Amino acid sequence: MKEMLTAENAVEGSETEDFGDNDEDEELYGIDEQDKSDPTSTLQMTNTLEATTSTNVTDDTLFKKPSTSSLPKAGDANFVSEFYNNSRLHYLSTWGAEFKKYTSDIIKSCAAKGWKCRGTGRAGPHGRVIMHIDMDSFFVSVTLRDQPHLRGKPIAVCHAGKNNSSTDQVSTSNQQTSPNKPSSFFNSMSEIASCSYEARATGVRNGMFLGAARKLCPEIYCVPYQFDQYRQVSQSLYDILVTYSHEIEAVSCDEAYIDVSETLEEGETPTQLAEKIRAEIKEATRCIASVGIASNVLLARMCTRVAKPDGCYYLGPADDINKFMGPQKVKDLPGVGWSLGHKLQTLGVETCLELQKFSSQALQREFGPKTGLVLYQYCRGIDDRALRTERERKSVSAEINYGIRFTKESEMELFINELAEEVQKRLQALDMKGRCITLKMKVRKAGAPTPKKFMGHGICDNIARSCTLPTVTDQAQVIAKQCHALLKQLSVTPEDMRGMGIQVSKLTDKNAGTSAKNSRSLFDFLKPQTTDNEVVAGPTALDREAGNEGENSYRSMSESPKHEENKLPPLPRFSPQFAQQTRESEAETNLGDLGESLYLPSPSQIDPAVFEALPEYIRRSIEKSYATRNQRISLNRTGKQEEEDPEPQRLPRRKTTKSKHGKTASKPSRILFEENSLTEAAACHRTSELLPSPSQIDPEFLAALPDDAPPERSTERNTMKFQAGDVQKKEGIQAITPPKQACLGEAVSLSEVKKVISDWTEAYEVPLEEDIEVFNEYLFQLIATQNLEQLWRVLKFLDRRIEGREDWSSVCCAVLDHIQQALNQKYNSKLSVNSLKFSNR
DNA sequence: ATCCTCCCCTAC
DNA sequence: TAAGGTAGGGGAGGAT
Ligand SMILES: Nc1ccn([C@H]2C[C@H](O)[C@@H](COP(=O)(O)OP(=O)(O)OP(=O)(O)O)O2)c(=O)n1
Ligand SMILES: [Mg+2]
Ligand SMILES: [Mg+2]
Repeated sequence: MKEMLTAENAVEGSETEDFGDNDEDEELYGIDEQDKSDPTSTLQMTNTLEATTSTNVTDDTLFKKPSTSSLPKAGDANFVSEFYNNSRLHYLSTWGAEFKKYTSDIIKSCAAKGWKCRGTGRAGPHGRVIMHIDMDSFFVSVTLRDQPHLRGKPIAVCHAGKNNSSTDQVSTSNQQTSPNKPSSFFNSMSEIASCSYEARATGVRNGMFLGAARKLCPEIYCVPYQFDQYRQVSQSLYDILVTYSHEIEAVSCDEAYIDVSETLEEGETPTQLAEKIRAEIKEATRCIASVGIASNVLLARMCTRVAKPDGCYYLGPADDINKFMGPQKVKDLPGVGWSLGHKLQTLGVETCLELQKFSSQALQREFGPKTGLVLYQYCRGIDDRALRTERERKSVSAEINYGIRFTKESEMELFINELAEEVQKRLQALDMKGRCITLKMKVRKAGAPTPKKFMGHGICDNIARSCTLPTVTDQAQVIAKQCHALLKQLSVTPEDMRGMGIQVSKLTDKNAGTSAKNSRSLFDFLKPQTTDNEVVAGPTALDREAGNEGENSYRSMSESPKHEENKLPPLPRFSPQFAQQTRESEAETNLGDLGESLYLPSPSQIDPAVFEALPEYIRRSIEKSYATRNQRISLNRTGKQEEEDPEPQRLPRRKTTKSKHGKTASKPSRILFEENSLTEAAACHRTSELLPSPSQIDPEFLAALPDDAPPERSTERNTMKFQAGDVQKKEGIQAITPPKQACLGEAVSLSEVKKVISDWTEAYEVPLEEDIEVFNEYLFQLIATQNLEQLWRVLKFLDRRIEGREDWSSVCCAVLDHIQQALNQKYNSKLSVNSLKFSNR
């Protein structure tokens, strides 16, 4: 299926030279030249354009500037928008994100209104029922709605091929077979976005180059893109799906999972429901969807393959999952693409049954803990993923790797400006800002020939470099400025530039402005619970309007692009019902936060030298004050960006990566075949696990102490060791003598405190003095309650949040000084703060 | 052990 | 000609 496409892409995208591709390149180029010399319309067009242009342009460098219909170079007037307007992949990404937001907003909206979004009740007699709905050859189907005469023929949607097909009045079959095809006919590098099932029967696949497809199917007929219509059909699709379940994961504009476990009515089978949905989609869109149904996401996905085209397939509880999965190709498993598939192939693994022969340990050893486990489970049809109904955005980017041909530095900079504008637009549309800026570029690989594809990027190295700003931003100017600096560091020959992109990450929470919220004080953040009145207040006001409440309130929350008449939530199959939505959302928020990651006990309550009992990495940071200072001077080099030249560091790493992915890595090690040899590693782990919890601490602790420790304390430390062990074993003791806890507002646990700090540092460009006092007080409480572990973690977290922010850093430095004094007084020692960036400015 | 950063990989 | 984007998962390897 898509493997071929993937493979081709991977080949060119990867850094490896190899494959006879280069030869092909040469050939293609020869051919292209011929084409140009051929007095066809193309050449004439070009000439005409140039002629027209040259009238008003005398400068030679501007000679090619005014390309109206062609799209070289970035400098051209509407290059970026022109490109995006014609980029299917851009639309695909954009729409995917839009529909994820659309479904997610509906869920929120309904929750706010007390609609039942997630059944409290049990699943029906069929257990968990997941449906995967996917439109059949989506782009093609949309076009075929109004071109019924093309049905049953091999059709492809792509940019090129108009000469051969659409322009012509000639029947489809004529042109292909005619021998006078220019050889460029089979060399078109235009990508097929979608092809009909008739075309697939010949081996053509989505993503293939048109030329390659024509070799398989010379009579393939090309139709142009109709982006507006795709978008409309997608909207209709989602409007329908949302009606059947609110437990919905949008995958792309033509594809989603829905959990219908509780949607099924009495006596209704999953297949019946699926057919009903299919019929409704067909009715509304005149396009066909296929549906896979099973008890988990993976199996539903696999079932869709069986179902297509124009069908549905249900793998029920009674069916034999092993029998179903066994014959499946591993490359058809989600997540197995060209790279993984190839590795597996060299292991002789082609089907899931063959993959099942490997132990989980072996697979994890070979592919990593996550990937290994997933492979182990997937090939058995096991998949415990929940539907991802909403997720937080982590980055926003814009990149263009097509049509990039520069000759001057300034052109690159101007293009960066354009990309930065694009990113600003996208950030602002999302109401987000970020502080990490990454410049990505594709650079012609040394020795790489001219790209096969017209204006394509060809064989490239991928280069990326990032920097972190003091404060978040969404400003194109700021972003561009940083990228200019990054670009300079990299010194790329303009002629070799083949693609550029800008990504912004470390995004702020949507609701946290920078300085806009100066009216809020830290004390507001100290009461996290109360802030959620938006959900209640907003709809309440709107709801007063009689029966329209649902629609109104929904619209107010949804930004989903134009769709006028959505008959929203009142799900035919769901009745309104009050739920403890507030609870749920809070719970989820907390979970999503960091709540789970604080497994740490608080070993802090022991008296004299508690901190000696802390884990090594913390204890190591506590040293005699003078010693600390000396060390700090010598180690002072924490600064990460400006001065140091990362190039030498990075190059070797890149090299290893290259060789690894290029060829060597595709050959897996033999480990996989040594099935039962996990004993050694496991034994190691067990040994350490047998020790009491602080096991990691002792050895290095003892070893390290004598060296830098002042004489008078060595005894004390030895004593401490025993106390430490003691403490760990008897946690109960701590509970018996509950000391007062330190708290920052209402925040007590580490995750709560982090949340407060996070909000606080986001909201203020410069901290308020009163807030600093509150915070300072909290830190002193931590010392008083001897919770030095928490103290350290809080400082580390704060450090990360204010990285690069001068105002914050200086203030925090002052706070830290106080803290150090207090510690010095109480423990006769200080924290080693070498790793705190704000203290090393 | 766990985190962070820099990538590669995957999917549509 | 041709429109090779984009976000997240996760592995590798260094820092803590
Ligand atoms: N390499 C690709 C893959 C897909 N698409 C676009 C065109 C497809 O129509 C749409 C949906 O992708 P699918 O994987 O669902 O493929 P189709 O819908 O075309 O076919 P089917 O789902 O029947 O296999 O995404 C694309 O532009 N380029
Ligand atoms: Mg599809
Ligand atoms: Mg799809």
